[in-house]
Amino acid sequence: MVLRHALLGLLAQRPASGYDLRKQFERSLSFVWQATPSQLYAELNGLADAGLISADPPGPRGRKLYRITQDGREELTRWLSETSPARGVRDEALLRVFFLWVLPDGAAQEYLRGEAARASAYLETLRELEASIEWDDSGFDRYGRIVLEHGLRLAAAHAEWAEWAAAQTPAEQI
Amino acid sequence: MVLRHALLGLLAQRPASGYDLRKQFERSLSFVWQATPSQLYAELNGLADAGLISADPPGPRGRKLYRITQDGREELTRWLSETSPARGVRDEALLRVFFLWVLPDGAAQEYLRGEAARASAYLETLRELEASIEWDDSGFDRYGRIVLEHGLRLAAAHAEWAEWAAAQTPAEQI
DNA sequence: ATGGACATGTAAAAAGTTACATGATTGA
DNA sequence: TCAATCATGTAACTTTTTACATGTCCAT
Repeated sequence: MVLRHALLGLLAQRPASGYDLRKQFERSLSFVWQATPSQLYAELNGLADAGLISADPPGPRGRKLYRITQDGREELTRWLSETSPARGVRDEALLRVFFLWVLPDGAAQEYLRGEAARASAYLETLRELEASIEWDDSGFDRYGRIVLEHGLRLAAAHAEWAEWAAAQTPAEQI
Repeated sequence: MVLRHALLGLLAQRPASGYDLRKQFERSLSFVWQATPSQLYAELNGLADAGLISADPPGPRGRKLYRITQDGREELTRWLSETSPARGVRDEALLRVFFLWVLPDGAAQEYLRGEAARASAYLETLRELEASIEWDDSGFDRYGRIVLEHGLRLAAAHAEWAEWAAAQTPAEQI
């Protein structure tokens, strides 16, 4: 039900086609929530069946413009204000750290340095993203910026942790 | 295939029953990877079928002690050294931030202050956990401590971000 | 005319969740 | 003796992933 409400949230700003939503998703929500195109199109049909969005008659290339309905807006608000977010963590990269002692000397350090490099590169990506967006004062942009700030802070903390962690591990024996 | 390798990693330390593994999981791995008991027991049977672990004949209360096999050790090492962790993010609490503009004044701030409080409480939980564990110099404990340090640093960063974010949002109109 | 972006899906398999089912042993 | 913990699962359902299928329109 999360993707469902995410799409509702995007459509609460303005009407859009599945394709539009897919692009918007990639540029924003996908940094905190992954979804595949097939999931997205399926969910749109589900949303329309439930009456939470309505579709204009198909235009060129079969494009369908979706609009949020009053029921949809109410459902979005209900979700935000009356339900709590699930808190399931699933971080495979971090899980692996528990098992790094299994590997020969040096490999753990290599893994952790790789994590640091990856986090630094991601941080750089986010900085470029921040600079490239023409932020406006819409609600979506104001809160999108807040989410981006989260990414910047957490990526920096993750990179620092990984450098620190690498320094705790044995170097390769020569 | 992640839970599979996680169980292999736990069994690489010492033999254990499904119940033992479940408890170990709760105390350590579950902070970065969730799994339900039914998943765990099913996976153990899969692992045994694949010859990666072997089960002793059932003891009292039907308890079965599992041991990692040579094939299992090789598979664990292969997984760690030859495959890359998946990087799919799914953070519902953060996703919701994108849509906070939908709510009336004050509600966004309330949500973000809740996030801050939750992160601080979690940080405290981790500190207590750190103090309560009798750390030894086993590989699992050495790297477990490194994972815990990640939790401490990231929870602190998350709490600080949430406080900052709350301060950016409009207060409730009276 | 044609390559790239536009545009929407289906089907099958894998993974994860939820609810339930069943019984044994131990310590107060 | 009886509550808590030990101990292992099954079944049904939902969600997610992966791979494929199909065709259109626009700019060069």
